[in-house]
Amino acid sequence: MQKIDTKTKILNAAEQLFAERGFADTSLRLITSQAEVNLASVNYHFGSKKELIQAVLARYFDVFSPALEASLQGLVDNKERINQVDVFNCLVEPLLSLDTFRYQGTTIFLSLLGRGYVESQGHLRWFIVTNYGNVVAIFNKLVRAANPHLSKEEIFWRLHFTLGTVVFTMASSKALIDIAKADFDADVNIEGLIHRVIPFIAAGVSSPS
Amino acid sequence: MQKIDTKTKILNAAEQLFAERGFADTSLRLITSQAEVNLASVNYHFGSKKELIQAVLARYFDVFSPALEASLQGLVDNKERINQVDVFNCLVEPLLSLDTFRYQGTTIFLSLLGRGYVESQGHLRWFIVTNYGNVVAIFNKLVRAANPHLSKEEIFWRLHFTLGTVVFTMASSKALIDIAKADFDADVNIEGLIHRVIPFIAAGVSSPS
DNA sequence: TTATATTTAAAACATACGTTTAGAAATAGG
DNA sequence: CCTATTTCTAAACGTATGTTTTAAATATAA
Repeated sequence: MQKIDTKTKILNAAEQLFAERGFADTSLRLITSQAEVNLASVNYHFGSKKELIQAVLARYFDVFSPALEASLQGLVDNKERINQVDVFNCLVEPLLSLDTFRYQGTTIFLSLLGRGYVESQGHLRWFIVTNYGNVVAIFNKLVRAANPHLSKEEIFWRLHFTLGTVVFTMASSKALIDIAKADFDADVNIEGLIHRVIPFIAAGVSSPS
Repeated sequence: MQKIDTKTKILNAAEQLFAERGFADTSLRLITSQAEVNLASVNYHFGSKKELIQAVLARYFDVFSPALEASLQGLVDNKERINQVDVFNCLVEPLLSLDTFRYQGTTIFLSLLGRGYVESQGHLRWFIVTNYGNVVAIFNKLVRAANPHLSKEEIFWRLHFTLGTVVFTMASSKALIDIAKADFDADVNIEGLIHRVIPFIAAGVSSPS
């Protein structure tokens, strides 16, 4: 049994609680008691709660971002004709691989993304674009290539519609999955949800204007 | 100049702040100072912060819900063949009329809806279904009629995807419209945005499974 | 081993929150 | 006009939060 250092223990507990309850509703005392570390260690290792949140997000983006970049590059190399579903499918493997990176990593990451977008009033958007802007740019370029019939402006709007779909769904995925289980006796997991949402957004993005 | 009573002053200030900053990040002190009323009056008139939130939501739903019901009923009466775009178009007029009901009412209502869904962990859903369940049921029935090729479960998910698209877009509409103005020199307003999003979500909902 | 730096620990700090209280002020009814 | 009810106000309460402090414990390195 290897020893986990305090910093990691805090990150592990924090990401779980942030994803479940949001950032504002998760106190440092809750995090540190769950992590079984001293309260003061958060400020010692991370400086503040805000920086802890960024560290939690960064740990995922540092894995997800290169994986997505590679996935998109693979599409560029192997296809000369790119369609919308292919582009969105590039997201699947990088997203699902987060589940091996950490237990329920996919759910946690997408929940954090959703919560961050609605709770942080634009701060997360800035954080992503400044730190991982190159992947965003590649993604944009591929969407444009897949939809030559659409104007730049139309694509701008539709990608934001898409972001809303994904982010909102994932932020409330736990609640939605519980409802689905109760109402339809259906066993849904994150992977199923991702494969369910891709046709939806692909149809939306590529619909005639 | 007519005198506005304290209860209404609180509701007006609260809905604005809740929509902009979320429920958790909006303190009663911020609300009452904005409304220029005493702090204690919130508890006096509404009992608690939780009940204030419900009152804010109820004030919108009490206007929106009958309007939507009438709009949907009009569709049932005048068409025997119902398609998805028609169903979503029923939302337009009731939503836009909120802007005359109150300044920026459409944006506020949709923001509250989005925030409530992610922040209240299912409480808002319960609130809507128990208080305005009949409209939800009619809407569901029409969507099913417009998409006989889709299962109940598939429709459940796609309607939640739709909710995410709309709610996220409208919650951040101010920022998005500013970006669009800068990048495309395009003049967009809420009405234009709604008409832009409907083809998107209609294509998503009615896409083959 | 000893000196130095890093990490942990308990406690307190300052602030902000939702709520309650007690009494003043305003309003309404007879 | 007087009383009774409603509404408003200032202050305080208890609790919870993020953060800082001080010192002890632990690890590191010479």
